[in-house]
Amino acid sequence: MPRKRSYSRVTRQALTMLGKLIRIGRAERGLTAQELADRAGISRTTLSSIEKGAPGPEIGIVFEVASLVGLRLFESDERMLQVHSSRVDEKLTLLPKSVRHAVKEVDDDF
Amino acid sequence: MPRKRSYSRVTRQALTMLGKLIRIGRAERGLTAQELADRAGISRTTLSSIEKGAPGPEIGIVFEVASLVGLRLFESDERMLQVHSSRVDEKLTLLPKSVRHAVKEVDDDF
DNA sequence: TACCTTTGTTCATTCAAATGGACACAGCTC
DNA sequence: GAGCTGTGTCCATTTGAATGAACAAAGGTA
Repeated sequence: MPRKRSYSRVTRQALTMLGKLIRIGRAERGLTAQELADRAGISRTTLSSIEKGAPGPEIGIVFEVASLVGLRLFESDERMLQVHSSRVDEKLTLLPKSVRHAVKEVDDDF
Repeated sequence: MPRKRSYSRVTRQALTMLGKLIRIGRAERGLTAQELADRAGISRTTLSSIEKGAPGPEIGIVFEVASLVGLRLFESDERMLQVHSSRVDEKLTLLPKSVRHAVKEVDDDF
């Protein structure tokens, strides 16, 4: 099956935003594209598409680049955890192990 | 050239964290892995590795899934902009168009 | 000004991400 | 308990991301 993808506006915005923040971070640190690419172990071409906000690059690479220029993402909590107001692992273990759906209507007989 | 990659601890942590948040978000919305995968237009296998925090998946897909379960990433600013305390595009245009390095020492002759 | 570094972009090749089918098993539901 | 549903994982195949070289153009520097 063909593999054409579509992305929501929110996603595209987030990608563009992240790309710009990386670009700014790189400039603030006085790094050329080549230098940052080398440090991240990727090619300048890939870094370019990351800064452009392309959806294709691997998330690991993007996060690596982001951290290299000093961006804080989900750094083991802080912001994200405050937002979700509880510890993640705790929440995870309390969760049912699988999502089960009602077989029919639960009780809709009047 | 071979393409083996290494990721910093921060990156791996961020990936794991994001994966867990997605998993929690999915559970809270009562979605099965298959359902969420369908909505995102990806396979259940890929969703699985995303929730595991694998570095390989495309960032566009991960962000799409994240937004589908209600996670806020860089939603055109809010947190991130507060953190960086200024508007991004403004900062971008003020930046020098290219990073130039000093040819030698600027003035180191004593 | 001329020079040279940085960047944006294209392109063919390489290689791993994404797929989908399969299977075992955990864990709800009755 | 039996039965079914959701999940984790494997694997062969497909397809697109990552690469690196190349070139033009923009933009600092002398």
